[in-house]
Amino acid sequence: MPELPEVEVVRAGLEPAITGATVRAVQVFDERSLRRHCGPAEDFVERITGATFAAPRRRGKFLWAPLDNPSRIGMDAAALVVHLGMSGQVLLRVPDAPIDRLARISLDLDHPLHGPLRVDFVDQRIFGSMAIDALVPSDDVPGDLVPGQVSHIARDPLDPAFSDATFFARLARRNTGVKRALLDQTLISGIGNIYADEALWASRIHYDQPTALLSRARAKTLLAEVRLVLRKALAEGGTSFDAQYLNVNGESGYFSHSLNAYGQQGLPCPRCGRPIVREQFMNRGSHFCPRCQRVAPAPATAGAGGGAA
DNA sequence: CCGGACTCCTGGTTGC
DNA sequence: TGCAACCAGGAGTCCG
Repeated sequence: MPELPEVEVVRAGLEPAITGATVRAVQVFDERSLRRHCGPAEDFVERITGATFAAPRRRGKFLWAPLDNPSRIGMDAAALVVHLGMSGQVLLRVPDAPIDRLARISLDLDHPLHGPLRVDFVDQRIFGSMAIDALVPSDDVPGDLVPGQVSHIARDPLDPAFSDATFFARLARRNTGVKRALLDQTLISGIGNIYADEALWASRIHYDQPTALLSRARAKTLLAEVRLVLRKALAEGGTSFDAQYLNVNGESGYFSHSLNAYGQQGLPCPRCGRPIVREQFMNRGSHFCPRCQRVAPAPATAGAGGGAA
């Protein structure tokens, strides 16, 4: 489902197309896609019509395009915020292209260099959303602005301002399972079920390993593997299983061919050959190798804490 | 702080 | 063949 790599592919695809473009008109086909906009659909339409976009940004799975001219709608700093949820897509279309059956919102843009363009927000399950939101100062980098509804989201591990030290400290203080921690967007953002399972497999860590019992070395390995899998997926254009995730041009990514654990239940572990197992955890599937990934026992009393190898 | 249950939601798949 | 039950899970909220 759209996680950091998929959202970044969308952001990068959007950047040359919408930066500097002005919204000429907007159609809201389903108001449920505005659930994160505080105000009725009319308010959204009013605020976005005439807006000009700056270069789109991203934090974790949230994407936003700051507005160049917020004072026009009586705001100091604002952005169009997009979250893809489970099935959201942002598609670039020529102005007279047919409207997708599942399109929820459609923006008619005019770009000073490229001319007219349509941006369609397509979302089967309507867990995603668009909203106009005020930008507020981020709590760690002076001068950095972030939408209010994103301000509680931690920086993602590909963000240059992500603090490894802060992450390790907060992780160690948690009293929970490691996968739960990876999926907690207020601790580290951008990771969803697919990349959590992949990073844990690569790190040989069981999903329910207590964070408090994870050695610093293992935590470092985990963060390194998280970055590795996110970068690799990004380079391959994201993970697509079907038409659920597409880039702005409607194309699939290729990372599904590189999965080692997610969705591989019953298939041999690429490392040891033992079948990958799928278990229900946190109301979702967790995929892991029962041989490579075991819960490391608590250090007995004065033992040098070693992980399972 | 923690974790579980529940909510939002629909198309594709499975099962009878 | 038809229809219903089931499944996918990001993120927020509520509750014990």
